[in-house]
Amino acid sequence: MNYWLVKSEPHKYPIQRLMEDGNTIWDGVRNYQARNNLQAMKEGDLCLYYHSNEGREIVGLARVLKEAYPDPTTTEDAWVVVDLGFEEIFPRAVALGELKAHPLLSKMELIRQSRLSVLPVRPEEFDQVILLSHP
DNA sequence: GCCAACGTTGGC
DNA sequence: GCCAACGTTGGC
Repeated sequence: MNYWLVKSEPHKYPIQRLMEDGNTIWDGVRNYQARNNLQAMKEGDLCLYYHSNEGREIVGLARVLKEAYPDPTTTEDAWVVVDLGFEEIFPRAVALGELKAHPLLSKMELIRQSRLSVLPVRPEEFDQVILLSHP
């Protein structure tokens, strides 16, 4: 099992919408590194769901339903999408500032590579975020 | 709204 | 292949 973090701007596609929809196609990724991360996702992998810009916090969890396939929103064959399913909205969101202040979580790729929209998460980081989000 | 970080583009 | 110019992302 691998762990990931996906970013979305809440005004564009908040986790509340994913909950309503049940699942969604994760399209629009136009960065090669993020694309490579999408391609490495396996069915069943878990994705922390981060609200960027407004919010700046990890708000919940999604699961990979379908592994990478060509992005139907473009004719360029470089880009792929995955399908994500809703898992949960955390009882307590974990703020970016909290991650930065945490000895373990301050090393997360989210902080090291702040501009990437699809990022790997280490198992121990994932476990710690789950702990913090379920007081 | 500003700016740092970083990716992309195109001239040479 | 180098690098300046420019665009985008996202934190603050």
